[in-house]
Amino acid sequence: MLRISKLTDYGVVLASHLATLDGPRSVRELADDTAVPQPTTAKVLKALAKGGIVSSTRGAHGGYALAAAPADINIAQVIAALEGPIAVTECTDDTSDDSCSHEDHCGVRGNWQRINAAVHTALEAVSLADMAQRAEAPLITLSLSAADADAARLSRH
Amino acid sequence: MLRISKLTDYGVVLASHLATLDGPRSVRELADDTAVPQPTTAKVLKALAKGGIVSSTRGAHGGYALAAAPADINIAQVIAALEGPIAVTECTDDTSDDSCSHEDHCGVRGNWQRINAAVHTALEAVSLADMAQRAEAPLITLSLSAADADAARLSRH
DNA sequence: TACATATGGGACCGCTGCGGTGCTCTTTGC
DNA sequence: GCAAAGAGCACCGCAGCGGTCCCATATGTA
Repeated sequence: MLRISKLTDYGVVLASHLATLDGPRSVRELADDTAVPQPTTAKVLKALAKGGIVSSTRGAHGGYALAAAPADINIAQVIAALEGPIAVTECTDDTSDDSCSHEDHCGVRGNWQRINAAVHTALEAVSLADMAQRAEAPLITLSLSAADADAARLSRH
Repeated sequence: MLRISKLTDYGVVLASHLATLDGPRSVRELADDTAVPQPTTAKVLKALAKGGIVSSTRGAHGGYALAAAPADINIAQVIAALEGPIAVTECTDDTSDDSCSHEDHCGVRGNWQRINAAVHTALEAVSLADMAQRAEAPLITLSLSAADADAARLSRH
């Protein structure tokens, strides 16, 4: 599956929706617009505010707005704000202590880190501005480095 | 997090280890070699066998071996065998019914599918042969398609 | 044939974290 | 002072993860 959580998905939807607006909007408005349940919307936006993705205004006529231009916020940042640092496996998570008991036998750790970096780069490459529009052209294309590309291609056919 | 499960991680480690061997090995041997608990090793290998990643031999002197050459099996296949089809979000999962209640308001679905495809491609590009060796050179590099690359770069700086 | 050695296929269980809800406190505009 | 809004926290049901165990079945060997 390699799935992000539903809350994170909501976060991306909400942030993308905010990218299409100019001023701050209340939780009620945003929940109505995106069809995300109101309490859940509030929870997600709180997390996004804590992560610096959106800025909040308290009090009457308050609400949430993007903390930066839509083009300056990418999907990796939104995911990080809601789920913590992106790490495909535990041993690619830099924030955890390095005590992987399998490290001696593992031998695949370095490769996981590279895969993780590739995924992270893919998510970094997509901004909220990209998500906000119903893009028709592919957002990302992958290319292998020369030597490995040949090896991979040959190995698969 | 965007994390794969521990069991899947074990599966990759076990499959990568099998890639360095020639003949079939028993669960006991593989568990000893990789420091993965024996019952868990058995569980993971059963799933891999079901998914066609490894072939099993029952009875005395039986065990598990890769079902194909290490270069012909990629990480995406291993993950799929253990976690089902790779889908970053629920609505990118082709196997589920299309009844996404937010589809009308969502507008980001197409973009998620592209991100999902990029991640999938990244995982497909790495074979067990790649994982088996402690590679020093980067396995994958990402490049954006021309137009979007410029847009993304400009948008971030 | 009997037995030891394997995997196959379940059932089972504790626990974490997800998804969701509700409450109270604080801030702010009118 | 009051109403509107977010901040912060606590809480809950539950699915799925990680891990273990048991029994059925297959197979080489004495």
